[in-house]
Amino acid sequence: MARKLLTKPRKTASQERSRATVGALLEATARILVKEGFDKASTNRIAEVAGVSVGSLYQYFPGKEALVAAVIERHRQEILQTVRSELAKAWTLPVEQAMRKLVAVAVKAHRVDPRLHHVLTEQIPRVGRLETLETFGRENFALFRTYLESRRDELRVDDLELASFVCVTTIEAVTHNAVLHHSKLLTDARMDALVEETACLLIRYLKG
Amino acid sequence: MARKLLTKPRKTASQERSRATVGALLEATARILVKEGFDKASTNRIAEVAGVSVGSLYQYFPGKEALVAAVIERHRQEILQTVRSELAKAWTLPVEQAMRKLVAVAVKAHRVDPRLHHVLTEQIPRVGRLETLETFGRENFALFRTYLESRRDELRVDDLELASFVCVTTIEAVTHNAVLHHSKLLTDARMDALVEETACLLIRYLKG
DNA sequence: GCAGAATACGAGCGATCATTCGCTTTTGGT
DNA sequence: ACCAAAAGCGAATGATCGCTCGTATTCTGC
Repeated sequence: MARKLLTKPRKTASQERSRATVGALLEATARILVKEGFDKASTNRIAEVAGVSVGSLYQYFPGKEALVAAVIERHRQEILQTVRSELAKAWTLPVEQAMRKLVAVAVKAHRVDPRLHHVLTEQIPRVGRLETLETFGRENFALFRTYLESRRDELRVDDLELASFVCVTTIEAVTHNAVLHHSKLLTDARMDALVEETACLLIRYLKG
Repeated sequence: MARKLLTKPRKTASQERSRATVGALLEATARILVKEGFDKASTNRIAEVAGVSVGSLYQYFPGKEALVAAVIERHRQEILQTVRSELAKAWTLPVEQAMRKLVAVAVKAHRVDPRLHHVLTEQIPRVGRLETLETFGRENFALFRTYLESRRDELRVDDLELASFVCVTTIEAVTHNAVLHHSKLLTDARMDALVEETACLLIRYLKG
């Protein structure tokens, strides 16, 4: 019973050195995903790039999937951290400003390590624990809906469930596509135009 | 030189029997992709399900990737066939009607074998020849832009490149999400509401 | 009904990969 | 300085997979 925990702690890293190892592994995984793609990211290769042995890898991660999941979670946290405060601000803004803010924030979120985001969303098969990204979408949906309800009387639309679905999907898709597939066409100024245009789309839809 | 073609025709199926084999292989591949997922779709398993030997598989397909690519292409053609005529109609319609038509057609397209579409878009790593789906998007973009130009004087927007990008991305994302992730919430009547709502979003954006 | 072409077969090869385990090295407390 | 725990190591294992090739079966034209 307790044996399991003694022979296979599998994850707890108490000393400095081991925490560095875990960090190196995550770093190496992200690097390989970006520079060589998902299918080149074998556990042996990851360990090699991290300057660590395969055995050490399996001391802290129960398997390859968990390692990739950890990279995803780390990326998710980075996005949340750069975005949370700005999202809080938007909460009390009137619809026009809130939409601009929201789109701008979405762009910012996608610009946190875009190449990693690209691999994470388009190259990794979303199976098992690797579908964490969908949870992300749900959260956004719930938040957006709550905001719309708080501004119900300003709005033209009446089915807020439907409106939230349309809006959230649109924001995500436009920013995702813009940053990850058309980054060359959209540097700085162009990107501002895109934000304005998308916000305009949403505002005209939500308000009279 | 000609030897290559004699020893490894790799693809041309002249007799009835072989055409049936190719069909069975495509069918089996699609079935496995849907019911067991991409990573369970090994060449041996595909051949087994198709009731064919692995050797036969490699007589008509140079490799696993080509087989999957063929399934993708087949799916693409099915969509095109069920959609082409309706798209042609939309070409001459005024903006309001055209947008409704476009969204409705997009929904229809996504409803052609949704489960296969789901696997194709979300489970298959888009690398090598497997990124054919992006070409699809480009075509839609070009077509939509041309349409907007033909109606330029009716429109509120001036940067048609930008507007096309926003609109096409929105249509694709909303319909995709609706059909593939929320199919239970959106049966028939609900779906009609979604189409109307999305069309409304686009119309209000494009026109004053 | 026969010859040669087309088709089908499937055991097996080589490569890759995730994962294990017995062992060594390092660390921290005493 | 010493020892037990923690961390690290990497060759070896077993499983899977894509793919080949020599052989057997079926078809087609004559």
